[in-house]
Amino acid sequence: MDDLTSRQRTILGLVVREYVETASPISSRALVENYGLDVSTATIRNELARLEELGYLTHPHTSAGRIPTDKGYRRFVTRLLGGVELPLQERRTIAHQFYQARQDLEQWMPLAASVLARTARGAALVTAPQAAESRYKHLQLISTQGQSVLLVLVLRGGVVKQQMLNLLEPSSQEMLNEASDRLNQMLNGLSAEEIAPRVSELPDFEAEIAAIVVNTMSRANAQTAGIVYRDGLSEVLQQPEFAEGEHAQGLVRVMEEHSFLEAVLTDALSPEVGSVRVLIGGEGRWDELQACSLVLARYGVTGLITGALGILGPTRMSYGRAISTVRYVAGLLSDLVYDTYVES
Amino acid sequence: MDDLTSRQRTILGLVVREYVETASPISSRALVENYGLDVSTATIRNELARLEELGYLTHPHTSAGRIPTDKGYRRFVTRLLGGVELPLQERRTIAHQFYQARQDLEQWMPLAASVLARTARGAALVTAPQAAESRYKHLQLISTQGQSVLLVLVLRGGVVKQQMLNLLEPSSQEMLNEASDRLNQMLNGLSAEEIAPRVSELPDFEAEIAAIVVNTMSRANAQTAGIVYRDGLSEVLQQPEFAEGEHAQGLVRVMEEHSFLEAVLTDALSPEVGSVRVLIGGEGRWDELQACSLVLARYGVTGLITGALGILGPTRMSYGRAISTVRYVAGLLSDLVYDTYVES
DNA sequence: TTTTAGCACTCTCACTATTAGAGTGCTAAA
DNA sequence: TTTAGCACTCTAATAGTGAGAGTGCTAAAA
Repeated sequence: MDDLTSRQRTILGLVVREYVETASPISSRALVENYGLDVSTATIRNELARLEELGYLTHPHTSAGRIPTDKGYRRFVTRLLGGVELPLQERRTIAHQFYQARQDLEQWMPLAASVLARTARGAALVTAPQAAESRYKHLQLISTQGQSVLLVLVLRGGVVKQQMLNLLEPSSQEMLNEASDRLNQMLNGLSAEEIAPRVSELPDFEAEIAAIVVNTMSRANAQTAGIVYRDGLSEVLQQPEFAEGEHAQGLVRVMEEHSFLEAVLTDALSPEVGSVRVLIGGEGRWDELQACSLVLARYGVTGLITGALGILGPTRMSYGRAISTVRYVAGLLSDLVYDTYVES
Repeated sequence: MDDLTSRQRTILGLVVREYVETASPISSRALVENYGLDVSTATIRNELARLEELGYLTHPHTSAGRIPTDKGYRRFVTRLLGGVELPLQERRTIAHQFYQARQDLEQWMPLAASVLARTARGAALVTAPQAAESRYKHLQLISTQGQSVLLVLVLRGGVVKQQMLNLLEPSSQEMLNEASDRLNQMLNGLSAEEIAPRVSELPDFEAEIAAIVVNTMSRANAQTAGIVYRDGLSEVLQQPEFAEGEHAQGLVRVMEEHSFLEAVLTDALSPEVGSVRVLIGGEGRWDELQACSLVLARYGVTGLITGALGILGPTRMSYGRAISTVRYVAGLLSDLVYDTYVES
């Protein structure tokens, strides 16, 4: 495993850190001067050449300093992952914000996105939590006009679905209430699969509704998964690597294109809540992410209800910050989700 | 009003159209050749000079062709606004998509954004419809664990609000059902203002809930208004005017920053559903929109429930397309909203 | 064997000319 | 009022130059 001397490791670390901060190639002189190393620049140059041979660093051109390669970042991140934590002060601020929003479900996702973006200084992505299995909780039918009816379906865990119906014949609000009362009694706690076989046993009108309920419940997961909360895109675009429109466009497309995001999330992120995953430079598989890195985590309760969140930034991002922020926010969201959804 | 000769008007129109298409300054020769005018380039040059004097056109530099000024676009748009309509074929396609999604409330907004972006070839913005006045329809209390309770509040018009509660003491699902039944009977159809004075008359537990209902209802509007659906940003960034990161960043910030968007929408758009508003180059008031134009409309039912939608693009955008698309989609959404919300 | 000083070499970046071409504005004639 | 003709201006592309930064290598020192 350890093909590097301790000094080489130090130097690699310094190059990454310095490059992340300054965004311009690092010379041997800069390293010696800024970090008070007690060797000469020539020695550093030899080590840099060695690190380049091993694939951890590159040259933009002959007479420029070194910049890390994806492999260099990867090594840096692997060494770092365990340790870092956000400063207490920032953790407090974040925890406080979540505490204030704890009762307002609809604010969780945008808040998480905003906190991630600001703290990790990247573009934040957060998907709504998605239940592994939907169970019926409550139904409400609201007559609109004529044959149109609004169906509001509450699932266990508090997910709410709305759907319009066009009934075959008009019906009063009283009739609707009676029907929903009966259905609520009969279907409470059941899953879509359990409801399906009973549909045929129900009287006409209620069967019609129940069929729609089954349909809606089956689609519930796919739909919730599609919603992605975003924040901080414009800040990331200020980074020098996106000064030319071309790269910027790639980044924006990644943030905007649902299908792509979902592919990355499902592919790169295991269904277990816990560890933070880092995807550097598209990792060969995602061309659109060439100059970008993603720091991802899953939050929620494994096997019951989970969502994903992450930070998108240039490869030259502050991985320490990003990783610790993602881990911390994922933890907070997991707590909220646990308190709200589990056993409800 | 008409300080322009008919030929000058024609030429102004041609310059705008040609510039919108080619994105590069238009020379007198290009006009004569592409549109088969039977005058010489010298004559055109004289007319162009006159149009420039009047403020409708400019010069990027001495030996370049003409490009329209904001005033030029403004005149072009004013002349055009009444007439244009989307080709039947496109109207059909769009209508079909909305027809298929008519029953799925949650899809309306993203669909509208997607259709707008694709058809008008700009960045689309759509806000959810917002009721002028919230009226109580139905309440559901769902016990989670311990003192935590999930409150689901359905308002007239089908708006659904979720909220977590921490009760002073634990209570069973049966107790919650009884309380919500009583509240549902008592509060049906009332507004926040009407409920507020009655809160003190209620028994302890129900008063606690009712107070929260009043609170939630009062905040309902502000919250719904904050949600903005977006689409098509990455396509717009491909336009040559955003090749340099700087302008691109401005555009992204406009799309991302809630507060700014809301300011523009409320300021530029009257509360009446109907006409399409065009904001060219920020119109002096919005520096961030310098190189951009906005085509906006309000949809829904005036005075009852409305939302806003629009297209954001470079000043050099196809106003005809944008205006007709915005008008058409606003119409479709208004119909959907009318059918669903009114008299419910 | 490792470190270091010294130096040649390479490549970028910022400046400066230079030139071809596009397009205008103006003048004077039709 | 229109038009031909032409001088004039400005851009964009290309090439050349020199300073500066930073490296790689060699040979001596530790």
